[in-house]
Amino acid sequence: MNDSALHWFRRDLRLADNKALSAALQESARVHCVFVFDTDILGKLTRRADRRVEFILHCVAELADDLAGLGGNLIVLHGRAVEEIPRLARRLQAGSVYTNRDYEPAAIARDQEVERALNADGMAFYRCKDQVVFEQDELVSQEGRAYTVFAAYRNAWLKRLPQADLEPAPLETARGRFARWDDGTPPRPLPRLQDLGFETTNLLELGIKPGTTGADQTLGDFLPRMHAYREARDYPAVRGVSYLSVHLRFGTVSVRRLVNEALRDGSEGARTWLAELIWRDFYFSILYLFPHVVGHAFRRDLEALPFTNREDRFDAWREGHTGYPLVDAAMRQLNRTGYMHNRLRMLTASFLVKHLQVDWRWGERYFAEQLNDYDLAANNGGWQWSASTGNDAQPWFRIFNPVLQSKRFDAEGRFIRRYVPELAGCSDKLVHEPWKMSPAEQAAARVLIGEHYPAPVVDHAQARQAALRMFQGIRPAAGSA
DNA sequence: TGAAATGTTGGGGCG
DNA sequence: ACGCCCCAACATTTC
Repeated sequence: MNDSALHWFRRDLRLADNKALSAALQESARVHCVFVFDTDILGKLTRRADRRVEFILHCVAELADDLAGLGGNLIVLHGRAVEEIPRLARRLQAGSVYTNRDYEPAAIARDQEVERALNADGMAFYRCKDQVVFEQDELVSQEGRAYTVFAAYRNAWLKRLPQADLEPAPLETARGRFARWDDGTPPRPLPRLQDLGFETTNLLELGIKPGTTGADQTLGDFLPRMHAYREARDYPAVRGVSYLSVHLRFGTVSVRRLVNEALRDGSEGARTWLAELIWRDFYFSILYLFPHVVGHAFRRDLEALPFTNREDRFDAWREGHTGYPLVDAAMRQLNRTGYMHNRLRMLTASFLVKHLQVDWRWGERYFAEQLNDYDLAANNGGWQWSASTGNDAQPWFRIFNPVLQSKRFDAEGRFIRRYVPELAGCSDKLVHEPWKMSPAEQAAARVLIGEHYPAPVVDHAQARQAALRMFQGIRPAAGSA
């Protein structure tokens, strides 16, 4: 048993059911804990007011409190993780460093660099499976190949589930197991947002509760609704989904706990929700096994689509001024809150790529900037699914009709009215297509189309035809999927 | 985890 | 009574 180890928190901001932390506690007499505000990551963020940095800071503060309660402390650093981690490990004379595995190409490269530095100094670096139930090499087809079709992957995942380790990783709670770092200098307070170069956001006003307490509360709210998930999940005006994505993203709840809750519930709703967790594993595996999806179409034959990439259309989409009410409501929800309902992610993505003929990477990047729950694997997978460039994507000729989707999933226009208040006075029928209002109806609804709310940036029927031509153009021989 | 175009059927109005 | 047409309603195919 090593004398002391270092656990490096990244996207696993909890003590409970944390595989790498648990391993460190089992194999070392004393465990130090560190979180690094990594300037290699923060430096890429484009906005100074970023809800995610604030979310993380709250989580880190809570982690520090929780560790203090167990007699330890959380070392919080601000710098390049590839330098800070080996330097800290040397100073602590840690025998080994533990962390939970990350599947993104940049993170893999970072971890390899850290590993080289640690090994050079005779320290071990352990990466544990924690984020997912099954990793990329655990589920393979009969021929030993990776699954690229979700239905087959899900079947294999479910078949293998009984052998999955879903036991909560034990947390060694005895006082004294967590080490306190005393380097002789006064203890440093946690950095403030300003120290990190960021500004306060509306995160807390929005009712988003960070930390494991926030995760517990969000999960507790969802459990009684889980059985209704299948029926309720498609309606953005309804509280039908779990809202746990941001907590899964930052690891304030473990995926194992969520799987256990779904299995315990056992309802049809729970099974549908479990499938969403399986999608998550699936996209982590796809990203790991096919890293070219970062920046490139999974389907290489659809790499060179002739997008028109008109800036004015992209701006209209980003700002929620396309003239299609549900699309605009969704984009304004994203801009204001950092959240977007999944059905609306599909709708807005389809609209950008197919109606507006803007490169899916532009939309992917915008979502990456805005989403509180942004995750490279899931976001890339979702965009490539919508753009029809992905593995097991929707067929290229499948094009959402933004008006029909609106009538179907927001029939009374409740969601639209919440985020596009200028349409509040429209009838339930015409709120989905306000450009069809007569001048008298516009006056009665107190909204003039083209003045208070834009006319459609593109005509649906024409845009649909243009999209079909765009896809047909680069694969004339095939003609169909 | 669509939608539109096209095809088919059957009831009812009507000469 | 009968045939014809219209057109919902539903089914199939096409993108």
